[in-house]
Amino acid sequence: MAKHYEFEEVETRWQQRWIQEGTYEIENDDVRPPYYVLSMYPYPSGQAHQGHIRNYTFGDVLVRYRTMQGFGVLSPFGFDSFGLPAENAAIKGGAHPLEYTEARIAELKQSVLRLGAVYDWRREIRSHDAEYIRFNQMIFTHLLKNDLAYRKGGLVNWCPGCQTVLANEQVESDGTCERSGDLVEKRSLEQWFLRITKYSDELLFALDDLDWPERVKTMQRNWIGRSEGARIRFLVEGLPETSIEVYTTRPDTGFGATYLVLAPEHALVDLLTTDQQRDEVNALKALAVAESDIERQSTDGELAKRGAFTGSFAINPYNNERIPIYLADYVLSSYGTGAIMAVPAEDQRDFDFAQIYGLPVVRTVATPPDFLDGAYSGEGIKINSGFLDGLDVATAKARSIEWLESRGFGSRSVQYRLRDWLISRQRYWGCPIPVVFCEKDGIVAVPDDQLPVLLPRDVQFLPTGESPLMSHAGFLHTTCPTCGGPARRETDTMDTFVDSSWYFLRFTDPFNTETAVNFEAVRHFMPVDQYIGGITHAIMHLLYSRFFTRVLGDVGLSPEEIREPFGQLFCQGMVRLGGRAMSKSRGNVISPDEYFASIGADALRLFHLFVGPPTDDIDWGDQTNEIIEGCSRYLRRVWRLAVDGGPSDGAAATAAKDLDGESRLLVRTVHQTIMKVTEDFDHYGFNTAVAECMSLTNAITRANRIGVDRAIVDEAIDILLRLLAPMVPHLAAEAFEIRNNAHVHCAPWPLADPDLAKEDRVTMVVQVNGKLRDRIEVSASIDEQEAISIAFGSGQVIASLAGKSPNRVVARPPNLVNIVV
RNA sequence: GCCCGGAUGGCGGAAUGGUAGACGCGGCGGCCUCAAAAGCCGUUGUCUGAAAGGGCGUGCGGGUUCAAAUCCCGCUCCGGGCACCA
Repeated sequence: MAKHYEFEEVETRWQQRWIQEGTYEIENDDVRPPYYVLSMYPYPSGQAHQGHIRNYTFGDVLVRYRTMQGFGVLSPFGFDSFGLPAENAAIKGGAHPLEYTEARIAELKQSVLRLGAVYDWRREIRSHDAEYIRFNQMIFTHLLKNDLAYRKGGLVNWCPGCQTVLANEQVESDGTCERSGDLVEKRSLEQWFLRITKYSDELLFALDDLDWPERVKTMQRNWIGRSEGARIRFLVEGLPETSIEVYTTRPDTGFGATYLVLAPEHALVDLLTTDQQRDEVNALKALAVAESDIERQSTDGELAKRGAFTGSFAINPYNNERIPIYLADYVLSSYGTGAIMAVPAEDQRDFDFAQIYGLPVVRTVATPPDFLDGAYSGEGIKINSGFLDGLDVATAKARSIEWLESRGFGSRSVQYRLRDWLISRQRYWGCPIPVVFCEKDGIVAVPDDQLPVLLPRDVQFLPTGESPLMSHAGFLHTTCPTCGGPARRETDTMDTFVDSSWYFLRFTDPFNTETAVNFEAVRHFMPVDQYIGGITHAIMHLLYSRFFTRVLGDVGLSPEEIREPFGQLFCQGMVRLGGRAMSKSRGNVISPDEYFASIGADALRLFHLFVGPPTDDIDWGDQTNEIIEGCSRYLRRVWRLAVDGGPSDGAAATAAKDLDGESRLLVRTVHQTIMKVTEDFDHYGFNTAVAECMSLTNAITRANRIGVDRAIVDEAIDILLRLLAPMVPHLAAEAFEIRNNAHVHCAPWPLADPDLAKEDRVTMVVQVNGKLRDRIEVSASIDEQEAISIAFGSGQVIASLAGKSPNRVVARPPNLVNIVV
């Protein structure tokens, strides 16, 4: 009997060895075909929880699997180390964000190392490092020069909890902050934006060719929100110089436009409002300002109080009818032109409004016979529409646009929901925006040779809601790089999503001190072959990264031909406890440490791989510890099987032998398992890969017991260890080394021999009227006639037929015969 | 409201038109042991039966097919995303 498996000693020893031997370090001139596996770099929140473990286990399996397959795998790791929690901790009287963050990084890194996940640690990136800040800022100033970054005033989202403005993407649909949950307010501020909308179409259309989960692509499509329609100009009665432009996706319904509606913030409101209507209009404007976004977008509010007549009239260009101009809070100034033509017959919201205000309804599409009442937005034949009558909706849309364009009343127009990305944050712990404000020269970018602009250490963290940089004289007051005169430094820092929008490019050559991105290295490794992370990043991080990859190419900072950063995206499920996602901020964390100590990293990894499909959420429940214990028990079995018999005698055993009986059976199982596990790894089928390995283990145990040739069994065990190596790397490495004096992670991935995997006898199912009546062992090579005659020879079948003659016989040799009577 | 998932034993799950429940957890029985732990062997959807066997069975109701967890139609429930976006 070999000694008990000392997982703690073995695991830590191999972890050191992989680092010392540089097993997973890769050079950029490596001759193997490149392969880039990346798990989203984490915000360092301290010790890992089970969500991290799950994530990094999946990534590590792929790194080790692809390495064994002969790829030169790039597997880097880093930390998204700027962010609010560190600063909030400082305000609450904790350590300086720098020390706080570096302590959390050390904790998380410790967990990841102890898990046995392998990375090229030479390439580690931390977004708060001076070198990363420098290139982040250089990217910003290049965007500024290319008019892709700009400063603009206007209403922005302000989170009172986070004490900073937010990007649209960071506001939930209920109007709350995605981080703090506070109700987001509107504030009028001048802020920095990145021109992501310039890429709307490219970001949208390129989704079609991406090998990403469909739901992520759908979410991005919805977020970009492209709609095609027309802008139409309505003349205003009595004001010959004035016209109102509306945007509509239904230019075919113009003959049914019986009134216009403007957003309360619309620039023409005051001009259009008659004295008689002024009080009513002002009341509505006041209401719209006071309302939160939730109230404003709610469908519950009483419509009667949410609209107001301006007293003015416009002329419908389709039919020259005089139609009233209203205001309503539900029309948004930020979308389209901030004004709509209302077609109550074909839009439910317009219909409801028309009912309240007694406005006419004119149908322009024939409704189906079973249609009752209300707005009808479906397909149909145009009616009451002059030159459009008799056309279908799609044709009428196109014809309307031609008609509008020929008369100068409008034109084709595409609208997007996507807004430019607001990146200013009024916080300390982020990358400073590298500009100064000079009275003489205005906004001046800090030149490349003066970067980085670093955060001063000696600031005061006070709960004032103002960035500590505002009150740091040494930081604030500077000189203008252009004229040398006095200037004020920008005190806003960048959204941390900027940091994470290009780190994957930097990983290809983080040693480069000349430029942010090394073109040659990017061309070698990009795009990321397998990107792994949570679905929570479906919009923000993944959209911004797609934008950055393009924009860096277009401003000459990265190869222009690399448009998409992530070839294949894999979104793992969440780990839940008590019905909620496990996370430190929610305080429902199960630490991996107790498992590292009690059963080891391999057993915990195996649990995460085995418990269910990796895309599914898992609930940490009552039975979880028993399942983990089962994984540990399985590994002890593998260990005994592998180590008890001494060194392996299995080299090329199958090649030298004529196989029959139980030996043949075992060899067949081995080769079938290789095929299935390989297939599973290629499609993230980790749970079934584990199950296949367990089945093979059972088969080897049985073969051992009944005395199958030692060399055959040894070969099977060695292949089992190679299949297990990506999943349980420590145990596989130790056992393989004891048996073969070789490093399993440097061994090639086993190849299946299809001939050896082939079944020669199979179980044929015989059904009568589709019901299972017998199972018969047959040769795999039987033909249809043989299958049928064997089926009719079955006693069970004869009894079931009870003398009746069959109507029809369906044979699928060698698996099935179905007799229909 | 719209869109996308999902529902299978006591539990996690497997099977994507051809043996439902692989693999594991839990349970039950046995071996080993003074005993326990560890380990090993067997068994385990459900009803019926002494057994052989038979009936039923993949959320519900229909349909297609020789054959449906799987495909189609109509529901129910659960999860997620989007939502006065004109």
